[in-house]
Formats: sequence, structure tokens, C-alpha cells
Amino acid sequence: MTEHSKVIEEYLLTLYKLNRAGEPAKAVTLAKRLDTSPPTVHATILRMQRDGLVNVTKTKELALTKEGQSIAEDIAYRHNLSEYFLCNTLGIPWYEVHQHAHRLEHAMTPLVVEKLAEFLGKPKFCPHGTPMPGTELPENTITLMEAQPGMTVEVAMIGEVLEDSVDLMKILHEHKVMPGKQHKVIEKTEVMRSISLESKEGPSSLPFHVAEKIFVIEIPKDNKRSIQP
Amino acid sequence: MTEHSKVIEEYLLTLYKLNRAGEPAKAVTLAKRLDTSPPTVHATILRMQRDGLVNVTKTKELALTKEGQSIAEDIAYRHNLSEYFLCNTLGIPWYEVHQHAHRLEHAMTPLVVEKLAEFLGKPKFCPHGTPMPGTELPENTITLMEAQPGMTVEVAMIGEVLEDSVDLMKILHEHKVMPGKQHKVIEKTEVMRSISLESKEGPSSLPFHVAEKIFVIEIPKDNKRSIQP
DNA sequence: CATTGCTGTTAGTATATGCTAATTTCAAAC
DNA sequence: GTTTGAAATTAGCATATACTAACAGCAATG
Repeated sequence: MTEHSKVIEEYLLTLYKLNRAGEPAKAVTLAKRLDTSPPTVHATILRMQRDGLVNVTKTKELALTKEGQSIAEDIAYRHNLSEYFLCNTLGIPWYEVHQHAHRLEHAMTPLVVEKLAEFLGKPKFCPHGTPMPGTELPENTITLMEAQPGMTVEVAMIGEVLEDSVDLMKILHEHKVMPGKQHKVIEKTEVMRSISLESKEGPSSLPFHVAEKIFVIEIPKDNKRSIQP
Repeated sequence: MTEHSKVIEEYLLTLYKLNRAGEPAKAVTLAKRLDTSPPTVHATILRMQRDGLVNVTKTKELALTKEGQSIAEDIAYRHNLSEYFLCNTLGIPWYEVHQHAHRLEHAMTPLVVEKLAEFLGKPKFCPHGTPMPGTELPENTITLMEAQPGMTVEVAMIGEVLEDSVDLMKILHEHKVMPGKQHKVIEKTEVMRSISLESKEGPSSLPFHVAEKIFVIEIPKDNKRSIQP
């Protein structure tokens, strides 16, 4: 487990997140996510292959090697732990922590990670509800897109893709669309391509492409208890 | 105040520390401190001049510009704040924190710095006793080299140069030569080129070149109160 | 004053990371 | 099956950061 540059760590983390989101890990996707030109991505992937971090399949899919996977999980952990710290210890709003954690995740030594995890009480989820590597969302998690009108749902996780836009995150925050909060699904209108919700804090409306990236758990009507602590 | 690379930040911080230690800031010194070849240092300094971070005097002294100085102070602050956090919040031994802070100092956004400072209660000194930029050691601070046999002194600061050697730091720790601890100066032997001390925890002996980098305050015999909290 | 030696500088390379423009490849669509 | 368009790749270039080897400059020293 050699030391890798910030750039390589970013590539690894992005591939890891694509995998978890079930999206195909191709070079173009990386280029878009990382806002980098395709030739640059190409060159970087060559180096990563050379260094045994990824394999490229015949269909040009990028697959993390054992080593690549393990490093990626480590980075994801550092990222999520940082977010948890920034939010719960320093009091930085949950919808802003991503960008700051993005810097810290590459600067934490193993000892710092270990001590920080202990200090925080070994949290299992980041403030966006993303499970730390090794932890999974409950089996019955669905996307908000899959929720039916009439259902009451509790937000479990805000998909990591959404974290990149602070503006969007802030809107989610204002409408209390955040982990642990419950909302009732009012309707899904094809014309508007949006879903309307209703919560204690008031009504809100989310476009389909956002709803697809929000993960929720149905709360049976006779039991309104929160699931994720 | 543009964004600067880790490398440039390191150069700035090193120049800042040389200034504070009263050592001449020449290219060779940088090369030694940063463990980098002279040509590399040369090239980097050219870029730093180009970017308005340093000026080179006729005598080849490197002087930070206003901007360079202000960035350097910022980095020093992030470094010291990180050390304080790692030591006092996470419980990492004071003699080990330097290396870990060394990574973090380049990864903290202004908001994180601000919130962390608040969380820690705006400390004025790092665990080695180094004052944060804007703060100074007491006027009557002297180096351990300057202390005379018979004096009782309280350690105020372990010079930053010493922090680079964890082994040395560990030894200082074992002999309780650390900020806030009192020691009695027993003798200075030219032959051994070392100073012997005596504290509640027992005797110790420090070579001159180390004693030169340890800053202490004389404690009058009729008043054994600690000075720096 | 000439020599010695540290310091600074040039020359020549190497690698990682980035770009644009141009070209190739390949599968999907007509 | 040929066309077409996205994806991958190649070519050519730029910058920051590193190195070694060689050389220049200048002050201290004999």
C-alpha cells in the first residue's frame, strides 16, 4: 500500500463511488466527474494500471484491483469520518462539509484516522447518511423515485453525486430533506418531472433526477418510529 | 491570496520559521531543511519570485514579501492549531503530532480553521510551546544554553527544528523536558558539551546543540509558580 | 595574490499532471 | 452492410517538481 498522489486518490475514490452507485466505470465518466479532459484521464489510467490499481476490461470498463479497492475504501472512510467530524464536532452545516472533507481526506495519516474514529465514537454513517465502508444501508432502502404517493418515508441517504452542488444541498437543507427526517410523498407529476413532498416543516418539490439520488425507507403508517438513529 | 501548492506552502513556512529563529534565509538552508537539491530550490525560488512571494536581496538573502509573509503566518497557524488539536483532543502524544500536522496544515480551508480554533478555545501556543502567529514568548525567555547552573527553569518552547526528529522528541518526553515542566540546571560541561538537569522525575543530560534550541524561563527561587499555563 | 571551497546557477533529464487538436475504433442505428 | 457518433487514443505541448553533473562567482584563507 504505497503512497499515492491526491490525483490518484481522487480517481480511486471516484471509481469506488461509481461502483457503489451501480454506474458503469468508464473513462468518459471519470472525465466528467473529475472535470478533466479525456486524454488526461487516459494517461492517468495508464499509470494506475502500471501501478496495479485498476484493470481495464475488454469492454473498457475500469475495475479496481484488490489493492485499488482497499485504498479506495480507506479514502472513502477518511472522507466520511472527516465529514462527521466537521459536522458534529465543529458544527459546520451538513450541506457544506463535503468540500472541506474533500481536502482533509488526503491529509490524514493512519494514526489520525484511528484516533479521530475513536474520538467520534466510530460512527457508521456520514452526515449525508452514506454508510462507511463495511456498513450497508438497510435492505428495504429505496430511492425516492421508487416511493409511491401516500407513502411516508424517512430519508436515509443523500446520494454522493448531489453533494457536489452546495446550492442544491442548501435547498435540500431548507426543505429538511436530510437523513432522519420524514416526509410524506404527495404526488409524482410526469409533466413537471418532479415529486412533491409534505413534512412537518412544510411542502417541497424535487425534480426526478434529484429524487433518483435520494434514498429513503418506507415508514409503515402504524409505526412512525425513526429507523436510523 | 491565490491558492498555492503544498510545495510552495512548505517553502513559505520554512522561510517563516528561519526568520523567527533568526537564522539567515538562504537557498542552501532551504535545501537542507527541505531535503531538496539546490537546483530544485533555485527553480522553485524563481517561481516564487515570479509570483510575488519572496524577494532576493543582493546578498542572496530570501525575504518574504507582504503576501508571502501573510500566507506563511496562515500556514504556521494551521500547523500549530492542528498540533494542538491532535494532542489535546485526539490524545496523540505531543512529541508525535508534528508529522501528522504537517499533512493537515495544507488541507484546511479557512472555515475549518475558524471553526477548529473556536472549538479548541483559540489556543495561543502549540503543544511544543511555539506561539501562534501574533503571540510572543515572554520577554525573559532564554535558551537553555544561556541558563546558569543553579537556576531553576521552566521549559517554554521546544524549538521547531527539533520537532523533525521523533526520536529526539521522544527522549525529551521521557525526561519530561516539555513545556510547563521545571528543571534545575546542575552543570554545563564543556568536555561533554552537554548540560545536566535535575527534575522531580530525575536527572537528564542534553547536548549543547539541543539545549540551544530549548527555550526556558528562569523561576526565582522564592516563587515556584508556573508561568505558562 | 592565488587557492580553496561553499553557494549559486546552467544544462540536461525525468515524471506527473494538465491541455487541444486530430485520429482511430467500434457498436449502434439506419 | 454502411454510416454515424460517442469513446478512446495519439500527437504535440505546457508547467511544476524533482534529479545529477558541470560550471561560475566570490569570500575567506593560507
